This record gives sequence, C-alpha cells and structure tokens, in this order.
Amino acid sequence: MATVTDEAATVMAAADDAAGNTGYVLDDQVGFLLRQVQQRHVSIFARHFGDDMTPMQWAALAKLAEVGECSQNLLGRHTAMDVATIKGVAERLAKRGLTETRPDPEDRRRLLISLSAEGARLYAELAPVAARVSEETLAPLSADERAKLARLLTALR
Amino acid sequence: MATVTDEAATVMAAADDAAGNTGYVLDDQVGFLLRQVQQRHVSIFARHFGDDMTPMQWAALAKLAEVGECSQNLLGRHTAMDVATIKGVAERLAKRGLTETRPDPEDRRRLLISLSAEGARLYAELAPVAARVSEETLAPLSADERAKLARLLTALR
DNA sequence: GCGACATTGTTGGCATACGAACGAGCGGGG
DNA sequence: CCCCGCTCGTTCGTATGCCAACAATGTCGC
Repeated sequence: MATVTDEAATVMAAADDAAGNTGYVLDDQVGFLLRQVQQRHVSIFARHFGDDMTPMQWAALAKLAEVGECSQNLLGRHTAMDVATIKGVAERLAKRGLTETRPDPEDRRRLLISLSAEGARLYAELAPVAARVSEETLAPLSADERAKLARLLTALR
Repeated sequence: MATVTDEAATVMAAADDAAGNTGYVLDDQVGFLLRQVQQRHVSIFARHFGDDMTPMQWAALAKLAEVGECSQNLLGRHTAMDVATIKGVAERLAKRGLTETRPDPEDRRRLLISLSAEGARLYAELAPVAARVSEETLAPLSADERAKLARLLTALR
C-alpha cells in the first residue's frame, strides 16, 4: 500500500503528465526558495544598515568582535567566506578604518586583523540594529517556528 | 515566573556579559544560516551540473519550459531576478543557443524569449539531475522535516 | 637540513546581485 | 491629439562569491 507521500507524488506526476512537463517545478525547489528568502533578508538588512555596511562586511566585523584578532584566512573560515571574498571584504573594512592589520610575528604568511577603536564602537552601535534585522526577517514566524527553522537550517548547513 | 525561552535568553545574556559582548552571536542569525545553506546547495548544484550551467541559468531555463515564451522582464519576475541580472543570464543562454528571442509585435519595448529546440532538449535531459540536486540538499532531513522547511521558507519568502 | 607537501595570501576571471540613471515606447486623461 | 506617468530594456558602478593558478612560507619526515 502506498504511503501518503507516494500518493501525493503520484497526483503531482499525473498533473505534470497532463501538462506535458517533467515533474520538476522550479517554485517548489529548496534552492529557489532559499534564494528568495535570502533576497528578502538582504533587502531588510539594507533598509536598516544603509549602503555603508553590507551583510558580508557586518559578518566580518561581528566575528572580529567575537573572537578578537585573528588571521585573514581564519576570519574567512569563521564567516564562511572564500579566501578571495574575505580579501575584498577585509580590504574595504580596512580602508574605512574599522580594522587594523599587522603581520603575524609567528608566521610571516599570515596577516593578523583586529577591530580598531572606531570598529569596536561601530560594532557596539550596530549590534542592536542587526538584531532587529533578524527579528524583522523572522517576523512572519512564531517563536516555535523560528526555533524549528533554526534547527532545520543548521542541519542543512 | 520566567518561561523557558526567557531563561535561555537570560543564560545567554549572562555568558555575553562575562565575555564583554553585546548578546549578538553571528552564528545564530538567520541570515548567516541562510547563506551557509545556500552555499552548500550551490556547491551540490555545481557538482551535478558542472560549470556549463549555473543555478540562475537553470532557473531561467526551467521557468521558460514551464510558462513558454514570455518577455525578458516577466521571466525575471518569474525567476526572482533583477532586470539587470536577468539581462546577463538571458544573454548567456542565448549565446549558447538554448533560447531564441524576437521583438514583441504587440509592444515594441518587449523582448520575447523562448526555448530553442536544443534548449528544450537540454531541459528535459537535466530536469532529473536538478531533482537529484534538491534531493541531495535535503538529504539530512526526513520527509516531515522537508515539508516543514518548505512551509517555513515559503512564509519568509 | 632538505625536499615533499600543506597553508596563507594574492591575483585574474567569470557570474551573479542590485540600485540608479537613461532612452524608448505605451496608455490614459484633459 | 498631446502630455504625463508608467513600463521595458540597457548600461554603469559596486560588492559579492567562487575557482584556479601562483608565490612565499611553514612543517614534517627522513
């Protein structure tokens, strides 16, 4: 006997056959949904932060505040950025005077990055704003649903 | 009396105070989680599709197969792409001979886009691959969890 | 202490992403 | 019929995002 899931799949396949399709509906794909949720989140972020701070720059700033001075490479891993991506982000933060860099005396390959006084000040000022961005992104969900979503996304990370 | 959620927040706040932080933990933010899940999904996509087909190009191709000929602007809205983004994607698909374009006789502002025979063939060939990409992305979740995730993401779209 | 291997940072290239500004075309109200 | 507002497509500029190749450095085994 077919399970409920199988039955649903069968009904869907029948509808697709009628339409001459392949059974693949873009709007139902997890990747397409993820991209749209991401878009909405980035848009909310931009509305609160303005053009001077991007999600990537904020991630690097927040992580630096969390872990303190660390190498560019490690900061990239902490923030899930490619080496080429963290390079550009670090560059733009340094140009704005939010971070300071120095060579690692222990390992001449490494570039140590840390928050400047201005970077630390800005982080403290913007952390509550970032919290509101997350809150607004999750606004359509109840507390239970938010916890569930966090659990599911963490499992797919 | 405090709820469980309140207690958890209190514990977290205490830990933050000890560390001199703001109570904002990057790794817990929905935007950061979303980006990482997206990264994993794109990586799975690239492994199955190779370098010749990107998620954006596939989205446009799949949507064209679904709705048939439509204007570039409408295709962009169907696939949640900015006008400047769909322009580049459409350009690369056309260059590879997967789509055909013609001016709209009804409205000389519009550029109508449709699948070429080769585009339709490629779509039929790759649709099962795309389904496997979604399947592999969701592999860590049970059927129940997948349905729950789809519902939550749709609510945040 | 030296040679194979790994790690770190840089660069170039390609493909998103999106805001803003622009020109051309459409449609409706006066 | 013509002006105004809107839509459609294009272009520019900036910021990701990632791969691949490269040079400099570190490390570990022998």
